[in-house]
Amino acid sequence: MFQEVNKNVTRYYTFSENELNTFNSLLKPLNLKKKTFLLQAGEVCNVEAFIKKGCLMTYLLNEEGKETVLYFSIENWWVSDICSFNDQTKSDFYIQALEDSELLILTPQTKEELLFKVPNFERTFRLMIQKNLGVMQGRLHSIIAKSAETRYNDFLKRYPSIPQRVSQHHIASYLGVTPEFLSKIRAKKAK
Amino acid sequence: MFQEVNKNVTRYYTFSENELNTFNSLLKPLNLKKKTFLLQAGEVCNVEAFIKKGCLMTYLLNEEGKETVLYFSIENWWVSDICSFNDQTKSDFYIQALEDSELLILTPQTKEELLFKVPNFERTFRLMIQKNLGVMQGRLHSIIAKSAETRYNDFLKRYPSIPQRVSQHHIASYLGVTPEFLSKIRAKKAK
DNA sequence: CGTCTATTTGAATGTACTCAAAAGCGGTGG
DNA sequence: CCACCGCTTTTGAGTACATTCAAATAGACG
Repeated sequence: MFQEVNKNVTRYYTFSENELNTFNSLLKPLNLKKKTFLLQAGEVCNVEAFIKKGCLMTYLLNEEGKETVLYFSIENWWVSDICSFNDQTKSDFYIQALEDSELLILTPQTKEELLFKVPNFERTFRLMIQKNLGVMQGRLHSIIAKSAETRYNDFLKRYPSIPQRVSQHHIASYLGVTPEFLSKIRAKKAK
Repeated sequence: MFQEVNKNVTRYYTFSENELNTFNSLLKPLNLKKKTFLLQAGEVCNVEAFIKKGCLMTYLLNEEGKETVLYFSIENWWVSDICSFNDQTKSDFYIQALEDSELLILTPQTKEELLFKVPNFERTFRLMIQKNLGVMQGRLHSIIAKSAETRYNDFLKRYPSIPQRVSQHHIASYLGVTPEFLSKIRAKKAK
């Protein structure tokens, strides 16, 4: 049940068995059916979720209804709108299951309790966000400095399992191009 | 000397006078002349710097020498390559002073000492990075979903003091357009 | 005042978008 | 088992936003 999540948090700091037990006792399982939402824009995000199984995406809609995918999240990643979660402000994000998914969640209450009982988790969460920030810096660079074709190739190399699980429509949005144009990039690669 | 930085860290948690004294005793002043570097690509980032006065930019160069500005940083902000700092890995970034700047810096050693002596700083650093992540998410969204003209207007609204201090060349790079095209956007606005 | 750099302007070009239609693909029911 | 439906992906033509390159102009600094 908790094997994967324990392995995940132990990447940053070696917790004792006792500390891990405390951690595990505060996690709640949550199953999400495909196409259902973990969070919708306008709501406050009340979960920080570890993905045991499944695949989700985090996206926003602008005024004209155009979708922008910020993240795909799969097994052994965490997913949340951490800003909304932390400040208890309304989120701009939609977090939607792309497959039936099994999550383990923390709420603001259980997270506080965890940090109180095992203060070293504070560092773990900091390091997790730091990694995430590094990823976002890389994405911003790639979208500013690289062509759509290069971004697509980099994406395939970095996340080879995602394209098999996610529609091209969503990948295009993640890359910041239209589905039609992504299709043309693929056609060009094929020959 | 420490008034601004103490106000800055107190936004997230109310430290005691004692704790702030410990914090201040670990900060080292560093003055940077305009155009000099706090960090260059290939080096390990050994500073987390609070800006008392001045203006810096963080950018990367790609293979062809094209510059991408990730951040402008001014008074009362922190600047660092936090990933390089934390993992002690080589950075891809250049951090350069755009004006003569007065910084207060933490090193990996003094930061560890601070976290050891005042563990509540762990949370403060986490929240600072969280805010930063929120900013980056917003930028990624705007560059994917909005036109260059809109991005420029949003930038002016959000950071009205920056354009007066920074060349258009750099602003263009921050917005992800060429300097020539930014100039055309400005010409269009003017009439 | 002259030099160096930053900004503007213009023309030609390219990358990516829009809209429309066709083709492909997976699931469902007869 | 295959025919049909709905959804995703592909293809194509026309267009728009942004880039490149070159040259002119403006501004900053010694």
